[in-house]
Amino acid sequence: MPKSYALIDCNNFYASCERAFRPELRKRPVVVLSNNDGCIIARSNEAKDLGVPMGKPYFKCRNMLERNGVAVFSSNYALYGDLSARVMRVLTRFCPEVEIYSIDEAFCDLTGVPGGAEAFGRRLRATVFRWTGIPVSVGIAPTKTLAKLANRFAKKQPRCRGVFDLSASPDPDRVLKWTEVGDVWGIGPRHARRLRKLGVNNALEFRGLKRDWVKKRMTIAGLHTLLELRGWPCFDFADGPVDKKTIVSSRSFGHPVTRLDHLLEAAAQYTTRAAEKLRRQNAVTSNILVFLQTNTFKLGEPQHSGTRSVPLPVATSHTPTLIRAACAAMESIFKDGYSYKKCGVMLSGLEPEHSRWLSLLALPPAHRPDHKPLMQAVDSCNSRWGRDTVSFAASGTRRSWKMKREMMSPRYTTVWDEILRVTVE
DNA sequence: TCTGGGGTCCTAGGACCC
DNA sequence: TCTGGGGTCCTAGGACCC
Repeated sequence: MPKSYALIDCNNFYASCERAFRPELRKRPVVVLSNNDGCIIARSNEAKDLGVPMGKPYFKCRNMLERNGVAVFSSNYALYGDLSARVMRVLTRFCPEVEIYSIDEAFCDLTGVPGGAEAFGRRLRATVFRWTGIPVSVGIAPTKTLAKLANRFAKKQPRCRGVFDLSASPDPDRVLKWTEVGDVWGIGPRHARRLRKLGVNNALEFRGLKRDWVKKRMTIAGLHTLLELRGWPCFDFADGPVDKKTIVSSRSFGHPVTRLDHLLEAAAQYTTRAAEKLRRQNAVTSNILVFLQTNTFKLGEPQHSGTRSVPLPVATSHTPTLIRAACAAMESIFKDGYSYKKCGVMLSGLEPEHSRWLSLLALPPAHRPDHKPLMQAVDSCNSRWGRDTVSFAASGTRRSWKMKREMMSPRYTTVWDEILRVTVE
């Protein structure tokens, strides 16, 4: 029996999260900004209709947004992460198998659900909205790529009312023809441009290309996309979260940073964050890389960027050890006299904690201090009483370099002091 | 004044080994 | 004068995703 995949995708997710607790914004255009209030990364439909482009720097369209009465928010990941978890809980409650694909998307296996996939999808959509306040779209098809495509159709075609089952469609080719080639999952802007030059403008035309031709020009990844469009599944269902292979923590600064001591604080802070993520997946790292760069948009200013990768003699998740390595690396790439915009750390060579390689040169495990109880204590304090309840002195206390978030909404669902107040008169 | 952050996979080419 | 061949590992860069 052919599989039936559903892609459930939250509509304009961050904008919808901001609306969930502010019903008066329901008809107003809403946009959400990236970290540091830099670019526009989410738009409600009304904002899209105004022509507000995705990824546009905020300072370039600020006036236009004000003129049109657009509600603007800094990103509030505490809120989005929590609402995402609520949506995913509804899905896992009703679907036999769920693969969480991103903060706002999940694939569900609807093969053989009672009453048919489309009716099931409609009930799911209504329930998610009733229980979380987040509107979703549902696309159903025999492969993931086609489910993505069906989802897009469901979202854009009002007559679908949020749900579209491609496998039940009388004319699926028409839907493929309607889908521009660059909107196919797996075909990015680069390949789309090349394809259009060759007269391949939509998913139907792409599907008709020869396998060898596609493989030669778009590698095995392009071939998978082609086959999926023909209804042959190439992307399997992932069961359970997959461990990360690299962990990155980086940020742009709220203001240009010129001093080494501030960069060292930032490096220590990002290392702390990365190490927390590392321990959360019960892993250790054997390599830490530190980078910093000036503002590349400022063409007139002197530019410098540096990276330094530090192999660790023994793989670890001990924050102080990692901070020491990161700060030494930062000192070695810092050059005086520049205005820095951003820095970050990347952990790579990740291994499960219990099967790590040991170094011949390091102390044998029995003679090494056991850092684990300390890090566990730090993690549990921070998880119980909030991030940075216990922090490392190396990351500073004033943090003058930290990012800008001037229009952040309350963290309604994760901080008691910021819970929604309702007054009944 | 102000331009995000965090990932994955694939391939080509060089280093190195026998 | 003649200058192999095959394999593995690593890295950088490109392309894609959200």
